[in-house]
Amino acid sequence: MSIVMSALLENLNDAQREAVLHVDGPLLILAGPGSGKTRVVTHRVAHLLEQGVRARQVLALTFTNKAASEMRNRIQSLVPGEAVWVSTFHRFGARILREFGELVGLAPNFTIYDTADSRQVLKRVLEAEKIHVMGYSPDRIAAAISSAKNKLITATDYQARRGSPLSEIVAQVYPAYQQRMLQSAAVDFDDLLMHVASLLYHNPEVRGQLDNRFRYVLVDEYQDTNKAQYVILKALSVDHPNLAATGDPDQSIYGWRGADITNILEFERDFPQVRVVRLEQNYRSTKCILRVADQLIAHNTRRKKKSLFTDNEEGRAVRLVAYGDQDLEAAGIAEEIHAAIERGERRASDFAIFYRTNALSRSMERALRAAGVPYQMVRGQEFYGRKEIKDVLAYCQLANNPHDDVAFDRSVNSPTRGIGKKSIERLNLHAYRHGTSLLEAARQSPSIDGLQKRAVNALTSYVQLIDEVSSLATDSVEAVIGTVIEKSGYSKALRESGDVEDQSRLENIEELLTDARQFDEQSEDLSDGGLEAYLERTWLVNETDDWETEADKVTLMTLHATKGLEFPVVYLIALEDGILPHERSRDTAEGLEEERRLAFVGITRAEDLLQMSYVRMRDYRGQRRMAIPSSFLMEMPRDELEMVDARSNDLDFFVDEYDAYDVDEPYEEPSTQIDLPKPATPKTPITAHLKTAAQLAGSGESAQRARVSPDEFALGMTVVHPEFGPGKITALGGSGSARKATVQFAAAGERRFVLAHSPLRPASS
DNA sequence: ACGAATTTGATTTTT
DNA sequence: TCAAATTCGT
Repeated sequence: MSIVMSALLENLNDAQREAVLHVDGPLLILAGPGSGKTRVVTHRVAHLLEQGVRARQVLALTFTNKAASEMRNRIQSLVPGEAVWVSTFHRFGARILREFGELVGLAPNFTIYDTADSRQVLKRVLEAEKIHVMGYSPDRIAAAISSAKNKLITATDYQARRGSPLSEIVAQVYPAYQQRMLQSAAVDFDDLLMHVASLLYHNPEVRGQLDNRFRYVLVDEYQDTNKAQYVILKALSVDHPNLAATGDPDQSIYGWRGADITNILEFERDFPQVRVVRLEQNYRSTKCILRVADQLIAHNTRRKKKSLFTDNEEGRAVRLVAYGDQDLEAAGIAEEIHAAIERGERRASDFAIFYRTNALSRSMERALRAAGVPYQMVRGQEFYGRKEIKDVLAYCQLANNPHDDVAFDRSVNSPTRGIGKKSIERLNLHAYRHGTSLLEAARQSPSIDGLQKRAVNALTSYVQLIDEVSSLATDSVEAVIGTVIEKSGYSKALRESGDVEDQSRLENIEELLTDARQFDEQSEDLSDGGLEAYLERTWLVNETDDWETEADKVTLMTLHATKGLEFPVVYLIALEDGILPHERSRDTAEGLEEERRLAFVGITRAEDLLQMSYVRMRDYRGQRRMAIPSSFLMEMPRDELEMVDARSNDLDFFVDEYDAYDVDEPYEEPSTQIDLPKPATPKTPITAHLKTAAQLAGSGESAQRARVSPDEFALGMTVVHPEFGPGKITALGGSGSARKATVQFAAAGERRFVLAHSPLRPASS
């Protein structure tokens, strides 16, 4: 055994070693959280190279850019100088389509539309085709198309299902949308996979060629693959079935994007000779944390049972804290972090705060800033998604792909140059009639009827600018963007604007220039630069890649972004019903299980300390409402949790609050709403003079109402509500703390209440 | 045609 | 709450 190889096998347990040493044939690595999966995969790659496999024959596919660069770096440090191709699925798709896209009718200079751009296309198609959307939002329709694409149902294959109005709309829109995309030489994110899958399916020789090129294919997070990705992987593993999939069904959290958990659950059926390796020893978390995670995930039915264990220490108990509201939650956590740093116990980078949705980060940010704790938020799409950046890039996009109508739309009149709605309408009509692109129509603008002279002039010089930019396309990207910024008048318009916002826009544009320069410098060595490559990066790479792992800052991120990461101390906030089992996911068994996995992923990121928290009152969309602790909390081992009520030290609160709520009942908004008066609006002037809940609390009235037992209410009884005034009970149900009433108010219409939590009182008392 | 002002309306997660 | 869409005034 060579020295290099024995070094590779050092400090590996038996299962890990088995996976690392596996060379030919399919391999499935079922890797629990913290089981050293990345280490195994990267070591296996090193081992393959050691066995004489050429670096070019190895393809490693990941889901996110973050994961790709992590793996690339770690392979790099194990076997310096070896150029293994590590890529996200989408980048891989783009690369294949640049090479073979013409086989599916796609020009090699195609544009990749982000969600906003493709939504724009969809809206235009809906308009142009005069399709009755019957109340379905473009988002909803887009989601349906996306889900079809993820299942590899093409526009021509799509069949409307009887009794589904949405599917009938999709049956009309999808083909038109797809045609429009192809006309614009554009693809959306889903196309990057679907086109490749269909390409491989319809072109056996290309499939064979690629299968041969990529002898050893590795997939990370296999549980998150959808049908399209699955087909791609299988197509690359026919003649050389050396597919190594790594994954964990318990960490499948992308079902909403078409991920099909059966891909991993049935891997063994798809590849009968597969070798299955289970990595069950956890090297990350304490025993306490692991037990909580394990018990929670045990409530899922669709999974492969794993027995997680660790030799790590017992550790401190997992904490569950109830805060009064989100600001108290945020301040409490911020102060705690601040104090720990002050005491010198921890560095800021030891801490991470996870939440379900991005919106939940606000109060947390505010509190951290107030406490003077440095933090960074990991959020996708920020930079390249900014309006000014997209505007500038649109010029480049159009120069690269003259058919790109979205880029034309975006850039033609920004900065404003006198081409208004009417002129655009004319252009659109002309383009539609002649079957040309908008840019082509603009070229012919002098001969288009009904265009104002001013508009024709503006269009002519605009077209000239685009042509000039095109001619620069072989120059450095910096030069191209510099030209756009100056000659389009974009920076001039911003400079001359008095708006402070525009000042920061200007700075962002300068940052873009810097970004382009860096790209030029980097690609000089790699020799795959150029405008198109730069644009592709802006489409497929988000800022998450630049997440400063080194910086000494607290990390804030959504649960979805946490996969593959670990932190000494983790705060999991807003564990509330409707937020962590998200209200849009909790109605189906699959949805609920996926939410549970999301919680599982979050919990298992923690090494030493884990604090979970929920609040009693949360401001949501401007409204303050009662929050109910997440049902997942009840599924965790009670005696493992150290429960803290941050406001009153009333440890029973959690139990009471939870038991009072009937989980099997559908969530009833009005019943749990605390009616804080809003400023008087014309609609409800009657509320204007009423007291706030806070005033009520202070005046002792609330104490009085608390004494009214739910059983004292009867059908037909007249009751009084502090905000809505008098009303009559029209329906009653349940008993004890689950007792609910429907009340018809004279002033506010019908409302429903959980009596134990409502401020209702019988009118007579 | 443009920008300001107002209204509305919609909200998960990401490539 | 906040951003997008629409209307309104210049």
